[in-house]
Amino acid sequence: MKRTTLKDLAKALELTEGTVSRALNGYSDISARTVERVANTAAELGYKPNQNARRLATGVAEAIAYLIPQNHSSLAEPFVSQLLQGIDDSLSRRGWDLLVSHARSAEDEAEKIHRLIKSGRIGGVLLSRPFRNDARIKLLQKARFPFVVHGRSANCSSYAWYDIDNELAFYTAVNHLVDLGHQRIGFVGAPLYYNFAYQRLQGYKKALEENIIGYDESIVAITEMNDDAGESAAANLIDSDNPPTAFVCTSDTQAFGVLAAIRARGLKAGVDISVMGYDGLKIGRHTDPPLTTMSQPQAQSGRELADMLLAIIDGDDPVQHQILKRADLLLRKSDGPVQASQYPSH
Amino acid sequence: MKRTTLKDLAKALELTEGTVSRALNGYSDISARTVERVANTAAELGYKPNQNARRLATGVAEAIAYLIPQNHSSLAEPFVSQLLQGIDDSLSRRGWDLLVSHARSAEDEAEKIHRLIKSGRIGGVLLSRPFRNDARIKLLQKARFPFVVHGRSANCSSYAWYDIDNELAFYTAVNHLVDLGHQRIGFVGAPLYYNFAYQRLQGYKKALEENIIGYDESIVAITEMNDDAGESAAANLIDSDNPPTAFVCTSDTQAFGVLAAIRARGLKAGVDISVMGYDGLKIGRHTDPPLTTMSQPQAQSGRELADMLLAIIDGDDPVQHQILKRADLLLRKSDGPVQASQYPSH
DNA sequence: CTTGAAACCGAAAGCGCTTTCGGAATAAGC
DNA sequence: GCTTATTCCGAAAGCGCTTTCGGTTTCAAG
Repeated sequence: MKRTTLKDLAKALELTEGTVSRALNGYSDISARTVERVANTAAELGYKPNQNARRLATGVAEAIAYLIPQNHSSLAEPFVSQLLQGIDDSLSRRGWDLLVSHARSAEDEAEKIHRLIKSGRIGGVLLSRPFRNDARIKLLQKARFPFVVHGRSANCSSYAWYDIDNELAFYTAVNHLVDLGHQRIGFVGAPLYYNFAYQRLQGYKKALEENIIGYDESIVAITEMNDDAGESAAANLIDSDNPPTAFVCTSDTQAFGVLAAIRARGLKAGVDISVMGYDGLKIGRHTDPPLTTMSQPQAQSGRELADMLLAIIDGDDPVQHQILKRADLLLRKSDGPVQASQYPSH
Repeated sequence: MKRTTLKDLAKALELTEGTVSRALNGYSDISARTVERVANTAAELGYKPNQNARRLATGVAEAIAYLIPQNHSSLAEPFVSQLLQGIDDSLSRRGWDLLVSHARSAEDEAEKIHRLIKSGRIGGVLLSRPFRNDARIKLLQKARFPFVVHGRSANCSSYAWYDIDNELAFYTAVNHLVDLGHQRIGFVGAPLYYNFAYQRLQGYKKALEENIIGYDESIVAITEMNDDAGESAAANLIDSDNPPTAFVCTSDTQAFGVLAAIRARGLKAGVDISVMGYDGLKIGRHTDPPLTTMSQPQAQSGRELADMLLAIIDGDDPVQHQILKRADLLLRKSDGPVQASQYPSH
């Protein structure tokens, strides 16, 4: 049951370990015949190089880490699985490993990142859900360690990231509602230390401004990113004196909660109150009513993220790798024209 | 920017590398004073052991791999993220790494597993979604490599697994529907090479039998595990001459499709036709109507899986580690009593 | 004061692989 | 036939850590 080592291979071939190694790794100073012989008996003996030894010798980790976002959301992360598959696709093409890790607290996280990058296990890091002001990013930059961020922080000029144009997305969403006649649009947002939440709020404000609608803080609610939080936030607003006629939400899961609040009051989303989510979760097709939302291009992102990171590890300038995608309006049934009775009476 | 190595530490302390290493690793032949000195300057210099070197020297991988299930489902895997966090929790307590990997095809998968276990990178494997007859399990058993399965195959007596009692769950679900008066219950199931799908069908059959209801193959549909497949399967059955008055589905995502099919026909799930899902996805609270389902205890499973695997790597007999949990009936709104008009007329 | 056992640490080999360097063998050039 | 290039491979050092084996010291016991 002992695994076959390079020494075994060398002995079987009556060559020296160094030669076999070079043959296996495509050095040019080995004759074609020898290369083939080596390859054959390697396959025969089922030789697989010991990665720990190889990594120690070469000094390259051949692995990267993905830091799982904290799950604030009780509705798990619906696309982590797909993202990981995409990442792994790109990595395994080069024989690299994908490590995943998560932290329970901020301090824990710093410590984890330190260990990760100092221990030689990985050659780069994939970060997600960055804060506006993200200590992890600073840490990584200071250590001059290769990384790319899925999303971006407020000051994002000097590192690699892959993001959706959140501001544009919300600008689009709000304009869509305005086109439907809405003038009083509530905002159900994630905490603003998340940069994507901040950006989306900016897009919201910008659209209001351009449409000459005053910004009313009393109808913007900042909540956790889950359905329950969305529900109670919406409930409060709906029950207020001057309720919004529409809601934009920074996540589909929050929007699901908003829909629930509307249903609970015997109202109909898409008729009495419009609701727009964000994420484009496919599951939104099945809610009551189906959720209109902004869908982001998720499919490729894992692969692209990994490719970016790989390129940076290979020496590319991170700043060259900044990709901004745009979200698309995905119309379903939770949006609709404002009701006549809802027009401001003055 | 060079990382501090054991040699640096030794030099700074005027000790030899071996001594420092032993001090760090809690050997008893080092004086308490020395241990403390070492610990202090190690912290000072920010020393983190190079894992590749350590793993090479000790021969223990300090890492395990989780094989991501193929995503047949277009609705991603909603709980992979949480599962991974649970696994990582247990692993990181011991400083182990979590590697994730996935395969595109069956052959690819065998190859990947081979490389994984031969390359010394990992000490164990976590498998999920086993088939009734699963080549991966055989491969792992033959290689005498530590592993535990999330789920189990048909012949599961000789390895470690963690599963839900699928048969019982479906037995329970069907009995619930029978209690509501249903006699014609359709089955929307995943392909039967998945053992969980097979087991659930068994539970379905068993309940029918005990209630003296004939098994009618024409109302059992085997489909992919996604909403579209569930929808078209249900559509066919509903449009048939003798449609079921209720459906049990092997997954919530399929059930979402079934709900859609019902809505599309102007019928009301929970009134005209009952639907039961399986998984207990929280999102099911927001469908139209909210989905009655069987909820499995997901929270702890990642941690438990990892702990089992760790124990086995440490030498435990795998057969001692077989855990069977039970699913709970989660009543929401998609089930209801059979309609009078639906009673068989004969 | 000697002796034996503890307590503590240094020396050195080894984990399995990579890579540089130099040397032998072969081929080419005059 | 001798020199200069090429081609091909062996030798050996090294990656950073662990661990066994002895060898000093120290200290209590005789």
